[in-house]
Amino acid sequence: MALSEAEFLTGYDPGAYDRPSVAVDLVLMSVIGGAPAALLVRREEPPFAGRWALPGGFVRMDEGLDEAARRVLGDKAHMAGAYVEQLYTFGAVDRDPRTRVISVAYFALLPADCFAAALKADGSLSLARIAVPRTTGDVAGEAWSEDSALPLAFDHAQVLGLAVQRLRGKIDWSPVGFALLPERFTLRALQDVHEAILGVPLNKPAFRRRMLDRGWLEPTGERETGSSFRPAELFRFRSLPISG
Amino acid sequence: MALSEAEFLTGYDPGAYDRPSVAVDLVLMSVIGGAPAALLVRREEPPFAGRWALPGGFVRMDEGLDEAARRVLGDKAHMAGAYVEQLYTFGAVDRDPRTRVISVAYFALLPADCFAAALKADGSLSLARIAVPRTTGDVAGEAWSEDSALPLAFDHAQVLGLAVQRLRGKIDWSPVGFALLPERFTLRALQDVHEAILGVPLNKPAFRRRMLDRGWLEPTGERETGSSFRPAELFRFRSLPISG
DNA sequence: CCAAAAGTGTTGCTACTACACCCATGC
DNA sequence: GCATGGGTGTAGTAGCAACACTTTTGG
Repeated sequence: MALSEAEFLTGYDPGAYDRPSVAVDLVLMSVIGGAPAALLVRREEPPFAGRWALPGGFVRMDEGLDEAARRVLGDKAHMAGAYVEQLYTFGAVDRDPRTRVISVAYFALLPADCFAAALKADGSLSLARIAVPRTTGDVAGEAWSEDSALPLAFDHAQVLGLAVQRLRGKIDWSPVGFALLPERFTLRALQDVHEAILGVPLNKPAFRRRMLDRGWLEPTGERETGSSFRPAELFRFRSLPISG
Repeated sequence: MALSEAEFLTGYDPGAYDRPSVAVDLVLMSVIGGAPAALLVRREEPPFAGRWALPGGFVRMDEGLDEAARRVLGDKAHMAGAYVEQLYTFGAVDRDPRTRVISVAYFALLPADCFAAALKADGSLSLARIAVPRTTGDVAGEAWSEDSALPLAFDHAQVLGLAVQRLRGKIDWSPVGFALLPERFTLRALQDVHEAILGVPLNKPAFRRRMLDRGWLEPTGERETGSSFRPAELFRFRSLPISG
């Protein structure tokens, strides 16, 4: 006979039962070379030794979930300022063969250049290109390094897939895309980011105007340098014009 | 010095540390009398004795999160078929004064008539009208019974607010709204549901055509009965015409 | 001048809104 | 007939996609 919810909430003694471990896992995303990419860690020990996993850590008793995610993020260099958002909580019974671990997944968006320092400092890190089929039903993602698929640990393929899906759903109407670019950027660079996330080519003039009409962009007077053709204007993300 | 994520994932012994309790809390939503409503439980014991809380329960070691949510839902009568979706995970350190409890919030959508049986069977249940300001920044919700505000326990005001926000964001493009109606319904009833969730009046002809053009509705030949004016046609939700 | 990419003007489509109007039913 | 709400026809508008076009740079 199931207990009523009132009994559960008021009469339950949590100390008397086994409790699961709770972890945070981070999808550190960027767009590199025209494709969405995420940072992965090579696991050296079982379970899933030799496979690749999302960076993560267990939640301590004295920190909140967001705090834990920020802490794990802070372990990497140059990533403290990233955009971070809770993604989903994965809690299948057997997702970790050792013990019951419930994982709260977060994703963080970073400009491409933020990964260089972290990769140099730690050889167990890898930058993986994420491939996610455009079919809406499937949520599984795949990770690729150069030409070879990286085998993923735990249910992290699902987490990767969901991160890309969430981003696809938000990038059209929310300014999250700017978190993937440096402070100043060209409209071409912004379009490349959108195309990489959405996985489809976009019409250049339409994209330009859509972005400019939104009022999110502030033209700096400056122009791109180093090109052998007409230099593009650099824009800046104007935080919130009306601020909701 | 912070441990690297590799150390955390591979070298951490979860048995050696304290673990938080993990619960699921359910926002059982419907639209009653032209306003969004949710089912609340009156707490009889501290903490928050006398205040109202979302029905919930601790996650057992041998069940997944979705499974736990379904189990808590199943404690109520006539609610097994509801649409259920994970909402957000709340993990502030002091959200429960007794001990560290991380709560995975779910929301479930039910037709209005599903609440009647549950309310009759259990006197500690109450149906609360949810009020959420339309300002986008704020996420706090309020619960009202008739004319009096119900004081909520824990961070459940925030959970209620987020549930309505999530529904507002989805109802325009996803067929979730049909889960709030019985199997057959009139277009007027569907519009009432949308207006209640969004909190704004909608144009009738525009709404009609928008819904019919989507291809989600299947006309049953039948008509509403009991009205003293022209009876409206009853429609049925056509599951997935193309199925993505 | 040429190549290449930045940036603009114009057209047309689609989705949606607003308003006006007709239709069916019970009293 | 008349009140009431169901249902339809007809503009008008905003956002966006497609295409052709001009502009600006380095070589």
